[in-house]
Amino acid sequence: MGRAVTLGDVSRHVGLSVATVSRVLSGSPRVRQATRDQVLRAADELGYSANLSARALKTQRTDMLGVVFPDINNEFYRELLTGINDEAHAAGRHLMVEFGPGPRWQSLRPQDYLFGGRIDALILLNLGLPMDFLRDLAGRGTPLVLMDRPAPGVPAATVRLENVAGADAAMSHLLEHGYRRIAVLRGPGDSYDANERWRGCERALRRFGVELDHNLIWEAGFYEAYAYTATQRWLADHDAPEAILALNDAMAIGALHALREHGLSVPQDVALVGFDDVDCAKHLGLTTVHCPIRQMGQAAARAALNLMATDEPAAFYREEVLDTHLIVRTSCGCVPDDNPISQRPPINAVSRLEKKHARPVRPEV
Amino acid sequence: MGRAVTLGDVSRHVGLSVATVSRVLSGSPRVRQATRDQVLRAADELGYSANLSARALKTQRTDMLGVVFPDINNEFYRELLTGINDEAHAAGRHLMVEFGPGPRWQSLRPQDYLFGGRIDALILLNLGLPMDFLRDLAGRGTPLVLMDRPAPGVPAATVRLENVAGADAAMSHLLEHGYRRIAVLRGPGDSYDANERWRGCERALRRFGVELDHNLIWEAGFYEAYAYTATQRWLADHDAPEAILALNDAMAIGALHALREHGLSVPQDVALVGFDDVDCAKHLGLTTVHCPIRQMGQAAARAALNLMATDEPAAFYREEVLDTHLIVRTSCGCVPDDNPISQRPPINAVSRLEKKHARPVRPEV
DNA sequence: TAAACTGATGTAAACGTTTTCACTGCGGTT
DNA sequence: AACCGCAGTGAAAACGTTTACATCAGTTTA
Repeated sequence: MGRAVTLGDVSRHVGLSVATVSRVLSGSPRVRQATRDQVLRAADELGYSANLSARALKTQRTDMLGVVFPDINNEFYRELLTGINDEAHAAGRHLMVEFGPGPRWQSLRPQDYLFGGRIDALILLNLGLPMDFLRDLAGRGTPLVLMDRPAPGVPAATVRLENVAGADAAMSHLLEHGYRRIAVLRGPGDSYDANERWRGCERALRRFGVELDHNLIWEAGFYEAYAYTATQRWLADHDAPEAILALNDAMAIGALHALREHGLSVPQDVALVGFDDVDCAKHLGLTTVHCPIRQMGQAAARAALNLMATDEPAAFYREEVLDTHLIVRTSCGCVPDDNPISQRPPINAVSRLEKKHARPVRPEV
Repeated sequence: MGRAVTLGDVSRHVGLSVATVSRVLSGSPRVRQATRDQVLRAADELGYSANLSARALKTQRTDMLGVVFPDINNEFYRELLTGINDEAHAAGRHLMVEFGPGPRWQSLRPQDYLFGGRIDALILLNLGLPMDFLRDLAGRGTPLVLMDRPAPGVPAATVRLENVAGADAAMSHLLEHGYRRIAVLRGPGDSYDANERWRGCERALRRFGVELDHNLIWEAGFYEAYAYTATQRWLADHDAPEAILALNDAMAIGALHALREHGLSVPQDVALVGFDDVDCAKHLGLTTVHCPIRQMGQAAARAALNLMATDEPAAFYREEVLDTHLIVRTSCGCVPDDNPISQRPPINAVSRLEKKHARPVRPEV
């Protein structure tokens, strides 16, 4: 139950000054070998472990990277986090993560994002913060890395996805299938990502000479539930489109549920394509745009570490853009040859109508 | 770029002592209103934010909860984390999370789990740590909460799931379906969870008078890949069982993929039941045992906060067990009436044989 | 042999807080 | 008039480190 063992305890135990003990423990060369051994033995014996608050206070370094996310219940962010964590660990750094509740973060001042000085660098996920806010934040001496949204004029490194090309590829694929009445489930207009992805769609449509039907652009929050209602509402009094391009996978899943409830099959009745390639997409057979999310996290962490190590002003405006590409599975109507797992429907359950009142039976093997 | 604003800066700015400024900022009543206003204005103007390392050093409190996980790429743990986070936030605390790489943590000493004194309490997920290790850890003055595994004799609060009853329910359900040749995909023998869940299976089998076939007990790591190979290997030279009970959802998904590759449908050819009720289970229509994972996280955080506030020795041995229950979807062969979304297969893609060489066509709406 | 260097250690200041204690006026009791 | 209490404030110590500087013994060098 006692309080933690300090340097003082160790020094008293071996009859040396705290300075010497500190030197041993931080690997300074200016110590006799015998002394070193003696100190290490004592430290081990007493179960010493450095007080990192004290160290941080003195050295002004914490070996921590701060990460702020809107939400952890989102596979995209979690995968990103894994990437950041991997890279941070490899460099002997640890993470200080703060995930949502998003709105709360919006009401904070720049300095509140700095974890009270407990971090050496900050990685931010697009939280919809205004540019001058970011500029203020970036000017406070803690290196800043932004993900997903470029911030011109802000001295912060940026890492983001090639959203335009990805969306273009997805839309082009549907157009090559021959579909023309294609609904687009796009994210909110104030999201940079959402706008970029939509730009990709537009580009493909223009290239194919398809004129766009504004009724088929469904704007919704980037979450399953919103997409579900949006699709639901449309289907209530319109014919289903030939295809739906959802600009993230969560929305694709929402649309899928709505389609099912209207008795529509994917891809026979309506083709469906997503964006992100979250884990579940593989199991569902969802054709989607693969994003190297984990690598993006790693890149962000590397950028942060790099910023901590350099004074080079150019580094503070570096921008890294990661490639995306389409993964063809079954939901678009293709039956690809190169991905055996997704060639079949996930669970071939009997339909409700056929078996509603049937008793469970032992199936033949 | 400058260094952060300190109390000293603020005090100099207003011509008062740091003591007074500190008092204002920590809400002490012994300050004149005029002074208070003046200080707050100055602090705001200068963008002051307290150095938490210094505060922690002085007060010996950090308002941080430490959490150690084997792995973040696991929906079970992530959901748990969300619960912990919610509860911690509600109490004005923050989290310091360390996830994997598991094996690295195994090689650390007890004091290395304490985040260098940067946490006020520690929540541990079963990392396979030996009892005397836990006892040492618990004796170091930082309140300890263990999840998933009771640790008799260790002064730590425990929160875990009712695994036995859950597994019993799942197995019973399959037995009520009439299945008798039921394979069990169980977790590793050194996992407490795995053993508990297996005990539940045994109990149900015994109650139904079914004698167990040791060939049908497949032991594998709690991950998709292991379950996939285990199932794969069995199907290579045996008849498929009538049903598979996977003792976590990741394993169920692994088994599902293996079954598909052997051309077997779920549930027509083989029934499948999982355990955990991860998010994806809903989309897949997987019948599984629902675990209140988030609530478990909340309970753990509450236990930690409680331990920090009390000296009551009994609290340090408190054990909380959360209920589980079966969620019936389609994968077991039932077609439940109460869950419209899961009554249909996730994506009704055409089978490979039918359409392999077909050109994409515009489907009729 | 004195001066200069070297290697090992100790001393003490500093990092930014919080908090105990002491001090100063000042109004109200005896 | 001497006393007390009290509200408001400041001085200073402490938390556990790291590190520049001082010390000191034992070399080496001139």
